[in-house]
Amino acid sequence: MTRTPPPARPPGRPRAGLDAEVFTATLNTVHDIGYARATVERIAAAAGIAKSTVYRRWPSKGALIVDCLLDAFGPLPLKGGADRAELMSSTIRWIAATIGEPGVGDAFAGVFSDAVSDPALREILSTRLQDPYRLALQDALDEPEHRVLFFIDVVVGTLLHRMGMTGEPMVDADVDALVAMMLPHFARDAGLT
Amino acid sequence: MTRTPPPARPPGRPRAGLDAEVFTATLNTVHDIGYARATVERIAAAAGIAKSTVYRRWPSKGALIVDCLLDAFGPLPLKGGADRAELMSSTIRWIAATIGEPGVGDAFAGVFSDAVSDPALREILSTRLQDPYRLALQDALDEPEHRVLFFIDVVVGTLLHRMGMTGEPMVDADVDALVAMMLPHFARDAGLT
DNA sequence: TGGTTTCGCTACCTCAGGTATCGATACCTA
DNA sequence: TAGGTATCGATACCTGAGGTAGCGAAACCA
Repeated sequence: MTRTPPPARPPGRPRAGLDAEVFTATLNTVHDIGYARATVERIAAAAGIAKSTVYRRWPSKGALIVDCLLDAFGPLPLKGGADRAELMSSTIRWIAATIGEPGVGDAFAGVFSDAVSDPALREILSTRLQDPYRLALQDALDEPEHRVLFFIDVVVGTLLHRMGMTGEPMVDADVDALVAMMLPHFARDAGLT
Repeated sequence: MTRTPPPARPPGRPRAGLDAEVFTATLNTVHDIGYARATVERIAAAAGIAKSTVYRRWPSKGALIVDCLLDAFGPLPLKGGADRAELMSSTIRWIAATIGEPGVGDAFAGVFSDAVSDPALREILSTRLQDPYRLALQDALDEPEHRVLFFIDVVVGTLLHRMGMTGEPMVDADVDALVAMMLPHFARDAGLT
């Protein structure tokens, strides 16, 4: 096999490593001027590329934001040797901390809002963003799908509601309260649904 | 005093009882075609009035939706003789049931989404919609402001997240789980923040 | 009956998402 | 080194929604 692997890189000009720069430009722009005013044209300008280039790489603004969020969150951080309670607690704090990073919370709340009346975007959000973390949590916590979905609804919903109503991420004391409220409900030895 | 009270009704053509019809048309339109496609022009057409009439009565689409939600929710239902747990439980179920009414959840999620990147609308949402219920709850539950705000974040955030991600209101079984999770945390005899 | 106010209609403006085209440019391969 | 290929940048354009302005008509009150 002297040939390069078939699906390695398509011929022609390779896509430069621009995605990372676009993600950075997206979060910066959203953080600076808010989600609605962060138009694709402005994001492209901040990244030093053309608007048409953005639409060549992502089918819509929502898809760009979702990929941007995937990049910001990265894989679910799983510490070895942690019990269920520690795992849930660290997961909640990880989500809260990431949403608190500049631009991330605004972008998340914004794309979530758009998805409310855009079924196609809702599909993207559900499939590309929520499902991977949901599956990882089902596995890590050994919980059925509906309980993990409920877990995500409570954590993400609460954090986004605070972000949306106040414009600021939830403070640590309230994240502590969220953890304190949720852990007993999901404890293995407690009466559950 | 044979004169009518001064601020009773201004002279000229009185505003007919159109608000209620507009609210109905708004919820119907949002329920039928979703929040984003429910343009002011379509809502006005459904109500049988002109778009300019809507903008004479409400300064923006968001303000219309907020008033519409206020009309849909009405005053916080307070049963006499209920203890704290019953009060919290019935409040959670009342919010869930109202959000589950046709159009209400979509309208709520939609206007909330718009508010994320519109500080003026966020102010309207916070002042006209959240504050009255927050104050009523502070009084009824005898809780400080920050804990009632946390309560609202969890309840409304969770319900809207489910609505936004699935397009359907939360089923009763999950509302039950929400109540079961929250009551112990807010119980008077438990360790609290 | 006349004054006051609101209504309906229409035309218009701004701006954002998204599409199409075309010449320029960078990469890969022969 | 030369040529083919695919991407990029720039620009112009379309659609649709929020919101504004102006004017004549209709309804209400005195």
